[in-house]
Amino acid sequence: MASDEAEPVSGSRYLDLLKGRRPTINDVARFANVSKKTVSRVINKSPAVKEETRKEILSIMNEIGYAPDPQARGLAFRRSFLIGMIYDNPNPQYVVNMQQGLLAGMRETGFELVVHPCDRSSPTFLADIRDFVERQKLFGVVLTPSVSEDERVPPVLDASGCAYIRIASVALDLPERMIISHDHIGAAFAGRHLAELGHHKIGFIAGRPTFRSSHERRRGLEEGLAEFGLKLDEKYVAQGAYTFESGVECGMKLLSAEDRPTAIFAANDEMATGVLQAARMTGLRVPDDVSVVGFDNFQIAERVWPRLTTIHTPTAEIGRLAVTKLLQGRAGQVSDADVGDKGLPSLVIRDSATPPKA
Amino acid sequence: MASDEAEPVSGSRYLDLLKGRRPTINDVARFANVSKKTVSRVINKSPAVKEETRKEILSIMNEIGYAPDPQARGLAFRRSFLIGMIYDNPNPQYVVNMQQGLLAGMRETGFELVVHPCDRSSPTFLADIRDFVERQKLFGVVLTPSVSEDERVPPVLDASGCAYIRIASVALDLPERMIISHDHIGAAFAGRHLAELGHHKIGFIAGRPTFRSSHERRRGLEEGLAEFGLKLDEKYVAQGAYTFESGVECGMKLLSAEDRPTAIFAANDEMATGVLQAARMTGLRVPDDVSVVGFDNFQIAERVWPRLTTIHTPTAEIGRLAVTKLLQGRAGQVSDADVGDKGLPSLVIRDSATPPKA
DNA sequence: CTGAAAGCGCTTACAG
DNA sequence: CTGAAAGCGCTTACAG
Repeated sequence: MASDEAEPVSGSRYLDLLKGRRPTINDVARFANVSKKTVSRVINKSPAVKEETRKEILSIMNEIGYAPDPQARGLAFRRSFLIGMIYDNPNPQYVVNMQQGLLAGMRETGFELVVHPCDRSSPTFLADIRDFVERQKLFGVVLTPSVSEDERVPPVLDASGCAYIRIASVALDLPERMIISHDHIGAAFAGRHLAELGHHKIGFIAGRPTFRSSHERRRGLEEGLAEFGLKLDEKYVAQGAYTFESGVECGMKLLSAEDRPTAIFAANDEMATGVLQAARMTGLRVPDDVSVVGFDNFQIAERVWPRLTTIHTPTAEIGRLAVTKLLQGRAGQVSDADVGDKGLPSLVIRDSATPPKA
Repeated sequence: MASDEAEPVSGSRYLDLLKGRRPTINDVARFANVSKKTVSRVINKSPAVKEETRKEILSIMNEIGYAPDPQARGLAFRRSFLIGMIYDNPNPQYVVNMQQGLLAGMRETGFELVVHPCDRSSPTFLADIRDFVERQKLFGVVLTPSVSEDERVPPVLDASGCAYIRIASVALDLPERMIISHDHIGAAFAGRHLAELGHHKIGFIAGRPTFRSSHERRRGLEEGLAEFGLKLDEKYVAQGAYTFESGVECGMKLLSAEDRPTAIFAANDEMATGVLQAARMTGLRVPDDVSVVGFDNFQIAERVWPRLTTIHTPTAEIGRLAVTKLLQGRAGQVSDADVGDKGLPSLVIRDSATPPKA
């Protein structure tokens, strides 16, 4: 697709023939002395065009600043050049990072990003998605957690002929339809780090149980601890909901118990921030009295005091990979997108976790 | 526009004639025994249709679940049903709140939101915008600060026949092309509040000077103080850049000076959070030794310690008004959108500002 | 390797 | 108040 449309060359021999109109495929065909079907072949990178003809047409397109009309193309193709992002994650930082990654992945492709927040608990949830993708004849959608984990969604998309990629912490679908964020690998870093610092009494605050990531992060923590012969004790586990408020609440519960943990791994930064708050309310100092580790490495982790040690997840990179995979197989697209090293979580050490004081 | 497309009625006499295809305008015309032009008139809410005919057509549309194809309509109209959000504001919370407001404003309108972050300092900034709106034949765009303040942008949009609304803290354009957030009104609350608490030595940390809001917020502060016979002293003013880091830096500068202010109004929450940090670094307690007031009332204001007293700006509501105004005059749209009470800033009192200790 | 015809699902003149 | 024709800017069969 000719998405790198240049400025029309001023003083072009063709430009005045256009009289200020945007050039169409007909103009290109006329100037190149070919049929518009041949121009169409060049647009769609068909190999069945003589190299010489192709170059001539490309040169004219460039000279007059031609770019195919996505609406007309979409109408003929019965599919638009729009990609939807369907999400229900309430964290602004996640949403923005993801959007940024998706946009990075579709740069120079001629596709545009249409955002579609939704509410999984709404009675019209599925109908809304169907209407959205069918009405716009979306080329494809990217699903982020927790919509991505809803098994009712893929059949609806398939029925509408809409391609999709699911972003999730664990494999839920065919490899070509998944980008896996491998949260357990990140959480294992947290477990190892706390064990290495010398903690034995380690608490965990889970996220909303309807999010797979919550379970993956717990699993990762347990894996990390196991490497040091440690086990997660159920009495140090609290059920949160990924919100700041739930972090405060669970933090209060764990920290005001008779036998309290010397370190807490919260399943995200929001809840870890809540633990910081709970520590203040119970008169405990972080990290001196209790260490805290979060997950996400969103901006808040650097804004709070003490700054949070946390697990970085490359949200934008994962988004970029998702779009790349979605567009895979289309002309000009690289064909093998998967989470390489850049797509994996990593440990970010700041000030909220230190060895336990005696 | 029939955007409230219902489920097709199962068991409809027409549904099997469709054989699973999505219904088109031709199907509706055939079933209603009228020309497709008449159906088109109903879609476009033309008054020149006999009421009886109109009802019959509407009923059939509803029965078979017809919704006009925006791509086909767009091709014929030479304009899409897409609305762009063009922004360069790096704050995720602002971006997400704004998107949410825009989406709220376009619900049930059949329009979709296409997001387009950009970089004002890029050499291709204007060309990118032109390509974006022309290629997609956008119906219109909403510009947020600071893109909205760039006078080079509107001519480009006008030349492309793309409607626009500029969101800014002050009038920069015709009323029908502006939504004003009235930041100075909010900042005046901050000034009054600090004066009422008894502060005399009040500091101000400005935002990036290329943002009008920074000047408006200063102006508002000065207005508020003036009501109490107070003047902003230049030695208590620091030039920030709306970032956390600049807040730390300016906070350090103001707080470590010989004669330091007893209260600081930072032009946004990010910088106010930085001041909290600076206070810790200089061994001062907030609010006991220094009061801090922010601006925005983003989530961070409730996450930090002490929780920030700040100015709430109804970003989503402003976005909703912007879209409403953009769509104004189109069939079925309310015709008078402007910032009413709900669109104005307000003071949110939390824990970071108290009377000065002797 | 290239093209003429028909069609995607709508709307705009133009008639009546 | 209603309709037949042409067109929006592309692509899909089908030929050659």
